[in-house]
Amino acid sequence: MNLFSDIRGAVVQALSAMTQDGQLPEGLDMTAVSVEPPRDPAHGDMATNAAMVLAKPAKLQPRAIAEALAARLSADPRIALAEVAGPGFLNLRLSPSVWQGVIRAALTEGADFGRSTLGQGQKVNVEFVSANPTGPMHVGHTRGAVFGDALAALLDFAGYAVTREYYINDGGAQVDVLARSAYERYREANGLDPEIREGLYPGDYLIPVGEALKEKYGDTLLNQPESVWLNDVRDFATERMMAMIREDLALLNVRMDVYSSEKALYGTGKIEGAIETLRGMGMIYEGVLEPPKGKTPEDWEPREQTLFRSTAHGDDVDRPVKKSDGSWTYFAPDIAYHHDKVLRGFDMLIDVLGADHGGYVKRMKAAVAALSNGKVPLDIKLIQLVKLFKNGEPFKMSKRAGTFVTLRDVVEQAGADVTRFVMLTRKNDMALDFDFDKVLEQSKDNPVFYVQYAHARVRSVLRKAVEMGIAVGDADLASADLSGLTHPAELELARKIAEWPRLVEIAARNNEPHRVAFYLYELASDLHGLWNRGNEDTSLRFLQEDNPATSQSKIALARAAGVVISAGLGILGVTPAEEMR
RNA sequence: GGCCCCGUAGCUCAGGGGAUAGAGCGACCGCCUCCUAAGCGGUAGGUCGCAGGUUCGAAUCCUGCCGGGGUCGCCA
Repeated sequence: MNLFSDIRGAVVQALSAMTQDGQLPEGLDMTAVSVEPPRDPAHGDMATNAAMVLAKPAKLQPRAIAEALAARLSADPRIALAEVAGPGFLNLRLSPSVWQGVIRAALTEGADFGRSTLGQGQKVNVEFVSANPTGPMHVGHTRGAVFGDALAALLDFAGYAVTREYYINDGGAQVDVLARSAYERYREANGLDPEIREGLYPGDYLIPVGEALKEKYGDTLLNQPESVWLNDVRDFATERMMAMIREDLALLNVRMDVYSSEKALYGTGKIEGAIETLRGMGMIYEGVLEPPKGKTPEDWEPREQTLFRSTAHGDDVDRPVKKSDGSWTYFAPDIAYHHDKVLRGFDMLIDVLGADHGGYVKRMKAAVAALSNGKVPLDIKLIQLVKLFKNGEPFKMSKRAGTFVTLRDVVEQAGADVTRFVMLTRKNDMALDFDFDKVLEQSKDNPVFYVQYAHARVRSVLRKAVEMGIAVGDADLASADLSGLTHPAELELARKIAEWPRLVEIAARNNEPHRVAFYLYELASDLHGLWNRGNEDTSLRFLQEDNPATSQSKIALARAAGVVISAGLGILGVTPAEEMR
């Protein structure tokens, strides 16, 4: 149930009726007609801009349309009052039974309240994390992992068929570096001094890989040329790195549906196929690039190379797909990979990347536009940095010795729930400050705690109600008499609950899971506010001594809020707390 | 220099065509003999970076500047 789309439906229907009666001209475009919560609650429960939007095409005064619309809508039993205001807004006051209906819907639909059909079952692929398999995941990856996972859950809730996917960059030069680094650790495991030369990965995490290599190969790889061991060691090490990454993701409760390998694209002809497909469209050619505008690199020299005509789809320059030694650039297999995603039938693609990959956006969009004939949209979400703090002081990581703050460090200190929530309380393209002390603070100043506490309070009310012998099953509450819920503070909470389905659709349309976090904070705030009103005015307490019927209606309201908090936290991947300890 | 992102209250940030621009923190003023204080109620605080433009209406869309960050052929 989505109250806003219901009322919008009533508005559009009334407008259609006005058209039939000749009050409005035929063929008006209604898409711009919106029904929204007004900024100022004094303006009513909902407001529509219909009269202002239609005034010009209908060649009528906005207020005249609004008056006529108001007259029609007043006949709707759900609408208690419709009044024209300002430049032509139509403010609607809904009857109390509407809010009672919302509470019943939340209790009846439970975890599915707010679920939308917006996506209409379209297949969406969300590619995220995609960290190189050369070491443990660090803080930056953590934010991308949390964002991608929550976005996927949000889109699922909004009616899309979502696939969570990880692209393993196991085909480039960096995994050779990994292999050489692991080989040195293998030598170390055999009692030799490792030579961790400049450019190799120095981290301790490769020591167990070296030992495992010794276990598998004994000393047979010692004193052998690289050509003998490189492939085996590379495969072995990347497999170990991926196992480690999967464990890291599991710590954050992130689960992928599909792992795709870059390396697996080689030798299948998929890269050649994708490139030839583009060549057939005239999108691939041999040519010489202009030097970058402005500052020309020192070592720049004109060179003929194989180029992708990304400028045809809005990029600034065409992009090379082959290196000078004839091998593919990173871009080529990535084109093939995205081609593969298109061929697998996805209606929409989303890539979640670090902000340092911003320069990559236009060419990848160009490639997908070309390969799908413009039919499959690709949205690329860039994730900004996470700056770590401890007690207000920047948290320094020592780059020396290859140690950096890992995902595991963060989760072990802050916990998965806190890490996830905090990382989702900022828009993806804003830098995020993460203070280890502040995020663990148990006070209302900490949004994580604040929302968790709201849910715990609802659970607490339910537990106490049971002790009082009140039936508090969702079915019991849904069938309770809710007509006593008329106090402004109670209606405000109901109003906020009614906004949930609308919020889900807005967040999903924009691929912005942070909106869920902010909404939950507001909902928690309304619940806490109502709770606190009980200090002054005992008639507002959820539990009323010696009045089970009234208690039941108030508990229904609290429980409805709890249902939404639980569902929202579910999308964010955060466990709703039963109690605070 | 080209491209991308950011610039909103003292601070951290929401809002991304609608009405008088919001929240939290901080500041200031009140409030626990008691029934829900890991607190609560209230007040002050803004040229939405600047300047043009589009629109009935711009913090929001467009253009140009200013400031901060990222990125810039054979790394991924």
